[in-house]
Amino acid sequence: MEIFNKRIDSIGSLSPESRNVLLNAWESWSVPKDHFLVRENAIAHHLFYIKKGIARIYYFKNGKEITEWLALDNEFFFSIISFFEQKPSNLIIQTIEASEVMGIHHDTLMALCDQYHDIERWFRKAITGSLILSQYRMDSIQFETAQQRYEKLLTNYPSIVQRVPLSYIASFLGITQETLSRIRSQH
Amino acid sequence: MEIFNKRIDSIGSLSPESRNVLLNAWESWSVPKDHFLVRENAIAHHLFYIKKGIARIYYFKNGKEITEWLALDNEFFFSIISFFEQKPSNLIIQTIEASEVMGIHHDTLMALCDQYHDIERWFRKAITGSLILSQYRMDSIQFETAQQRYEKLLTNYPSIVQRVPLSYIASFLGITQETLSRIRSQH
DNA sequence: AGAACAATTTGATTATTGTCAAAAAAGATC
DNA sequence: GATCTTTTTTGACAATAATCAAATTGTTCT
Repeated sequence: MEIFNKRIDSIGSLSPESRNVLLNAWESWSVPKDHFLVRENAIAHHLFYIKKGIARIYYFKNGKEITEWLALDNEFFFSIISFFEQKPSNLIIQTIEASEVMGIHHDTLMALCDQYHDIERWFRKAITGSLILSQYRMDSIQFETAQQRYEKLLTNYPSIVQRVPLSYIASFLGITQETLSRIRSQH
Repeated sequence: MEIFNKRIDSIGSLSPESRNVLLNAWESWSVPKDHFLVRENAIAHHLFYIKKGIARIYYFKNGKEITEWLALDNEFFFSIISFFEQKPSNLIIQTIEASEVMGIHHDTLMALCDQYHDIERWFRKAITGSLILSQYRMDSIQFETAQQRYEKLLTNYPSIVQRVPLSYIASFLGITQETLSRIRSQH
């Protein structure tokens, strides 16, 4: 619970009342491995935070699963387009380990944004953070080789290799699993 | 001016007062071709809107210019990381045609966000739009061939080919100019 | 128009990654 | 522990795009 509060605070400051209201708006779940947090063609009702475990965000393209994101411990994650536009999307979110997940409902968050100006600002800053991350990732995909991207991933998330199947990591990096296997075999 | 107001309104609704205040906070400039809107290692003070003309957002990587974005008529654009974090960045913004540009200063916008809750909400929605666009672009880069990306660009911005040098388009698409020239030669 | 410069195209070659197929290794089940 | 299943690795080959170099075309300026 401590780390979660710190993560919330690190995004932006809130008045004691707003902070309290926001913190209490989150639900908590303990879910098993392979549990669906968002199903295919469903509307994403929640913005999630993963306290412990791993969630995989993926979709099907030409019959193949494409992993778009892997959320490890203490990260926020959500199905961006479905959540904001409240329409069904082909993005699926599923745990790949038994996980402890927190979530805030879209309508709850929007109501809080309406009611408290500083929560609106906090959320604006949270989205800004996502946008910046998205920019960095785009540059990485466009201008780095598969090998460089893999090495960067190893540096940033050393535990990912032990915990996530190779095929998921490969499609997250935008390469085939054969290519990743070959990168890996040369140390 | 009409189109600009409509673009503002399309992002999110505002009270008459807030709308008025926001609209009046923008400055207008007529700038020649090759004019710098943000120089290298400078802080991006403005969020821009291009009324007429084209702006190119680019940076240097290993001595080569990489075009990250091309903003055509009636688009918002800015140096995301520098603007939000108010720190120098290697992103350069430069017009490539004589252009009419509008801009709002970071401090002005932040002050308005502080003062008016609905402007804060408007801005939150604007950023959300950027984030969604960024997601789409990432998928495009990761999972489409250079040819597909070029054809999509032609469909969405048919005038871009007449107005933007090939080398800029190529690096925007994440390919070399030779590759683009070859794609182009086969219709 | 002609010179000087910039932008684009073409050619030959190399590097990277994808595709398809099969083998090997690791994990799960009874 | 032997069998079945899934995951990962390896191999051969094809496709895509990058690199380097040169030729061609287009633009600008006097």
